[in-house]
Amino acid sequence: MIRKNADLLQYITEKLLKESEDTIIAQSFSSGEKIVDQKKRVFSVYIIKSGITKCYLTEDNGVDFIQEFFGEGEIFGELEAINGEVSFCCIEAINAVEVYKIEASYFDQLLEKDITFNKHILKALSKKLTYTAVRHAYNQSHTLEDNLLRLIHQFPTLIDEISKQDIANYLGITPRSLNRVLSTIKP
Amino acid sequence: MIRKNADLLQYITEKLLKESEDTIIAQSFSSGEKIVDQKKRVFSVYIIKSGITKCYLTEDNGVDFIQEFFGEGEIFGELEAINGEVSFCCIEAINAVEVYKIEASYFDQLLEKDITFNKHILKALSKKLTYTAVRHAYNQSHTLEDNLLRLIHQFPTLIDEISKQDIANYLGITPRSLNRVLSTIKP
DNA sequence: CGCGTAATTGAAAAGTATCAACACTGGTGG
DNA sequence: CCACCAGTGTTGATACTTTTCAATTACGCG
Repeated sequence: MIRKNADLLQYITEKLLKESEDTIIAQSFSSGEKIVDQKKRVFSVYIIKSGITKCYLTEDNGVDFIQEFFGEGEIFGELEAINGEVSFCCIEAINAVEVYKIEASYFDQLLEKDITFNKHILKALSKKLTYTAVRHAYNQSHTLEDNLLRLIHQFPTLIDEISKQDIANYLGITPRSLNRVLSTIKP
Repeated sequence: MIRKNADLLQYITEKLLKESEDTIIAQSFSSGEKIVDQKKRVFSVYIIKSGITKCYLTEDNGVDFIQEFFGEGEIFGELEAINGEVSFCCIEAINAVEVYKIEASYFDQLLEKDITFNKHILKALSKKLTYTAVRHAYNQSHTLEDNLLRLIHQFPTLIDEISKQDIANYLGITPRSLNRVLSTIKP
């Protein structure tokens, strides 16, 4: 499912209007570009203005696993800014993507001085955590068919927007299995 | 794996000494008791002083899936306090458990007024999220044998402390499969 | 048209669940 | 002291699900 965070996007947009400094800058990426790379240091926090990215890990055995698809208002790089570790996942643009980029040091300042911003981040983190936990519990406890039906129900147009390979990587299965199950539930 | 958070426990312990009010109170639970129930409102935030709890979801098909085992210093109930939703999981004592209990309203106050506490929570959330994401990516991308070896490597005494059924629920498999794989890697 | 990428499919192999039967353990009461 | 019981763990046989792998088709674009 493609995650969104309208509240955060609105807050950042308004914030940008008030502070005309260059602490928050816009940046563009085209399809296939990596915005954040795995196991590298991250110096900025990003909030998506438009477009879709995938957040995925490449495992030691070469398998890609997609954590989430990020849409408008979703934030990334914040985990690395908060705990100072290298990124554990890779963020890649799926189509044309525009982001707001915040320097990590300024992000820290905002967390300390702007209570509303702080609350937005706390909420964003807790929503991400809830979503991740619930999704994985469902994934592990249900059949492939249930998982696919749930995905289609939550986001009917996903199959048109995202490649089969990516959907398979999101569900943690092979494209072959995806096709087999799709053919059993479609007709 | 059993998660811990020494920093947070230390901070709360010190905080408790300074403020001798009844805003943070100690509470005990015995093995099998539910501390937080699924899909219920939560009015407090808990930090584990001693003992082990399991954090699990019961799915609509009756399957239990264990998210994490919580040890000393781990916090729960904070997600519900932050976003105001009902609990999505159940917290149950595995052995004798002592916790510090913080009223949700006081927790909110602390977040606003105590910057250090706020940072502790931000770090706790981001660590939980990183851990959850990495674990599930690994789980979905590797064989059962790899998952089990990883678990044993991370926490060698787990099998002695926790029931087979719980370990199976943690890995998202049946006890039968757990036994089969155990017998292939042990001798 | 021809090329590269993505999508599709079949058949065999590997992995996992299901289910029922059996073993082990500690506690209880006759 | 033994029989019984409940909970937990173990195991084998079978059915089902998913992966693997290779071959084939479909599609977009210079």
